[in-house]
Amino acid sequence: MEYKFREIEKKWQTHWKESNAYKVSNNSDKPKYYVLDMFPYPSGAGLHVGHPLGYIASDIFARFKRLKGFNVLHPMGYDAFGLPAEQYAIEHGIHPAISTENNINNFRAQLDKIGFSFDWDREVKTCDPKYYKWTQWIFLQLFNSYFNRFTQKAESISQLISTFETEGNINFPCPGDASIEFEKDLWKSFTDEYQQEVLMHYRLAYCGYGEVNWCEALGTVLANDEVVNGVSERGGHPVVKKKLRQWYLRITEYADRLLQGLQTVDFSDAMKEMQTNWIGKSTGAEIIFNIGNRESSIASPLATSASRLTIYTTRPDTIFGVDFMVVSPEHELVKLITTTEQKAEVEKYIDYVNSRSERERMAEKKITGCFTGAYAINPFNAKPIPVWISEYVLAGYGTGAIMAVPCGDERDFKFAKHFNIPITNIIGDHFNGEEANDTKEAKLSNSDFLNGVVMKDAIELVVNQIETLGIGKKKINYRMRDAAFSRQRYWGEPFPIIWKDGVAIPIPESELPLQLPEVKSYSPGLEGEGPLSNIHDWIYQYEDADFIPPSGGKGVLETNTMPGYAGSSWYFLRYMDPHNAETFCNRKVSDYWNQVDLYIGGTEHAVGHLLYSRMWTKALYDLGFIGYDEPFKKLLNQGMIQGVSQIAYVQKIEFKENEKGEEASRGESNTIFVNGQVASVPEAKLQLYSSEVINEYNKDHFKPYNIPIELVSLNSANPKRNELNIKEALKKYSNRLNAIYITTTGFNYNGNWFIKKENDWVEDIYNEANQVFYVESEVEKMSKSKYNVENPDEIIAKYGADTFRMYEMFLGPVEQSKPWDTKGIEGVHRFLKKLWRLFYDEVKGPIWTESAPSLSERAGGEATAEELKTLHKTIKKIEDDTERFSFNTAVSAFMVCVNELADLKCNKREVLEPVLIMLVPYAPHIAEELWKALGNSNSILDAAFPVFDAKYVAESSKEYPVSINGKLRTTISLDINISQQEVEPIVLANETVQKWLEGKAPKKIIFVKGKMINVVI
RNA sequence: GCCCAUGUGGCGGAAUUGGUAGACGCGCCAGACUCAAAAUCUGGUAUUCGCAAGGAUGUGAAGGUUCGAUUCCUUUCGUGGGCACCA
Repeated sequence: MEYKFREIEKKWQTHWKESNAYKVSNNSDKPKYYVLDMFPYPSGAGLHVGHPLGYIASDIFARFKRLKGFNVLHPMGYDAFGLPAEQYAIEHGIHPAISTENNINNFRAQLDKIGFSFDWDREVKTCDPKYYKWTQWIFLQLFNSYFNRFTQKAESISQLISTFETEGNINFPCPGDASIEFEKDLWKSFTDEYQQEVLMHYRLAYCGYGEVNWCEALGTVLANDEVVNGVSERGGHPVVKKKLRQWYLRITEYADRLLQGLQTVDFSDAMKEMQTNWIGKSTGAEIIFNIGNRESSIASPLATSASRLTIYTTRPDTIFGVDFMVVSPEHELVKLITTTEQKAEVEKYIDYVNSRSERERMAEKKITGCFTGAYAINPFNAKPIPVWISEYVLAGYGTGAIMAVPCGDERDFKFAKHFNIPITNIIGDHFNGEEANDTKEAKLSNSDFLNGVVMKDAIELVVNQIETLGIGKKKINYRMRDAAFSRQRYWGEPFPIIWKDGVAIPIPESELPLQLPEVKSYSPGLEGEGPLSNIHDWIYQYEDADFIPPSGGKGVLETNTMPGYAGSSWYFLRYMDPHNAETFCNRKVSDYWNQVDLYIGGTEHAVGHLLYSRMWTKALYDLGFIGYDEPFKKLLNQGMIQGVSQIAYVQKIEFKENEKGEEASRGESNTIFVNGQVASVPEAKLQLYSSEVINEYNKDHFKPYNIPIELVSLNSANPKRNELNIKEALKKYSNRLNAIYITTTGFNYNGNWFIKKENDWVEDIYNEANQVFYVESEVEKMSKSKYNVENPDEIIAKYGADTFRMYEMFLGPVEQSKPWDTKGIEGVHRFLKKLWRLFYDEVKGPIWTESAPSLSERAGGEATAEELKTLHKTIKKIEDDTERFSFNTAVSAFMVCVNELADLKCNKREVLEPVLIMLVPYAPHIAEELWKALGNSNSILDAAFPVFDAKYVAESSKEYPVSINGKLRTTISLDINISQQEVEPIVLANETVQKWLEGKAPKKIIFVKGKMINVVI
């Protein structure tokens, strides 16, 4: 009888499905346990080997908890709205709902093959109207709430309105615009429209204006990762910033609670740190500087708010060390203060900055900036300070302006050096003139009334002085910004909002879900509006509804849709009560399941999804809909399984203006460079450079181009010299890879090689075999767009799901990222076959015996005590390793166990059966098969995890390592209970120790019981 | 640039709390079985000196703390992830 995994796995997968083995009840006497995987996005590429890593880990843990007697909720569903489906629709004319459904079916089929214990009755899909009805409903709750800073929680906006009617907003400063202040009478005098505008500044879900990446040529808004070097990734068209009306979530109001909540959850320190940094709470001061001019220390007589510059600093103590100011180039003051002489230069600089993404700006090493010609007046000593603009100051953070203190801040220091701005030293010896020193411990000098004060004490003095003088105030600042919550897209949740005369009117709950309309085209509307704006029947459908005031203009539906994270911010609640049509999740049910006990997913969600879902949970808690305000009790971050990409190069497209002011591009010319020489080629074709060529040029002019891995023969000795099969590329990927392939010696055009002969490029049919196009391997994220995806199906077909599951775990710690590699999968498969052979002999058939192992050496022989020792050692190890998510070492422990049992020729049912139970979480199919073969009638899924008994593993002696000065020299076998006093003479008598002592007495003998002995000479 | 993680044999990795570095698996070498192959089994396998016994070196690099450091500290280099519209 051999191990026929294909038959076995199919049999049990069918059986478990038919017997509803994974159905989970919301009523149980058992303790509950909730294991959740991060929502997958069902991409068209299907499941790759990276996805299941986390799912297998969570499945192992869920099954383990079930064996331990818990009622385990372990659901799966799909985060099904998203950009790729919409892009696919634009390109292929297939409705996103259809392609998404296909992708989901494909995902499901792949997941089913791996043997997961998901309760599929609880599947949720964010694009299902039955689901997004509740996403819209929660949005309305956020829309109808504000954050009460006294109670530190979300409360109803109607309460706020009554507060305004009785006391104005004196005690409730406006979070959206601090300048809005009114008393009750003034409030009552406001028009309805203005009252609504004011309320919008309070709502947790609100509408405002924000910048997007606008691509005129594509007529659409682009995601950050669709913009590369200031041009669109597709087509290479210019991209500019454009201000659009946008929805936001007022997550900043929750900043403090999001920080505090981190102390109550079991996330890794790294994760907590990332979230803390993202929130970026800092304490400092806002200081107002008047704009003056160089000669006069007196502010311009025309001083108005437009000639005052407010900066934010965390180091007000350095106020006398300010040598220049830096304002973000998009700051509204820039236009007003720039002098005529500097105007041209400033505008040129702003154009440069506009062409750059935020990330590029932050990552830029090169120091760039431009003087505005204006001076700010230091309010403490009336010193005029030059005002510069630079890309390193971002508009969205603080006030978008900083005071630069070169002696205390490295970036300011480099800026000052680069532009030859004189540096004032206020920290005496602590500043060496070579680099900035950000100490807070120095005594201040050159600092007027602060001279001699230690910096950290000066902070408070300055803040007090600023407040007394009325030129600023103490300010707590957050790096975190409100979350942009709208997308100019089709494939997302529509907002249940109608606009009429500039007022946002929520659609009544009874009208939900507000369904997406059918559309014929997914192209965007005018001026960056979403595709929905083209569907007139749809956007005007509520024009005459009775909840719309009859007078005024037309009521029109919001045409933006919600972003991907809307549906995933609360899905863990829907799994608990997925079919409820009355509410998003019954309160009794959410009280029963409570928090997610174990949440598994990648660190790439560290700040986005995890912060948003934490905020939604807090809001739902504040409003009384659920009973806890942190969604995830424990978070386990799975590493990424990376793909190995194959990289060729193309020239970067760089836009330059020619003399006529038109945009000209390089990188798509009709000349190519081969070995320092120029060849003429048709312009339209993609020009791919061999990786070998690139090493001879400046790499900055090229960017990587991913080649499908199946076209490449790998060179294991040198990963920079993998060979591309050009013929296959032209055949299989004719659209994408119909390119001119350029190597160091020639180029390939339409499948033919050309090399230089005499003075011309000639077709070379004789020398073809010598022409090789090299691509290099690079480890990066596995993704369809990088053509490096490895699919689990083939592996499962070859080795089976149990092998696949164990192999993915055996690769290494789940938290660690590693490139996918199938080396070693044979070993895991061999292990399962070896396990099988403890039960079945190929010729003899079943070989397990009913004879019981015994501790008594006389009766059963020594082997049986050994068998029990192996078993219980394994029980302890598997239990410990599984509890601490060390699945790779657990797999090793199974291997060790089976190796030992095979050596002992142990076929005893009493030993083997517990091993099978322990194996269920890891390899459920083979475990069930052998369990049933042993004659059990119930399913092994519901067996009880074996109980460890220390008496079977007790040792009477230990082989102690003996080190001399920390280096291992020998070992001595000693009684387990021996004391230091007893040890010393034995050690000193040891031959090896005597040899090293050379007759001298040791300085010290260190004895750590149960661990080691170290003799210090 | 900033934040986080990570670096150990030919390869994936182990060493859980500062205590025998390299468990387990792959690969490789040798052997058994076989007409042969597959499968399976046995032994070996960090580097280096040595016939051996036994030494020396060794956890990205350089320092430090310690009787003892892969583990703690400082500096530094490489790689991966995130940086707000991919999900």
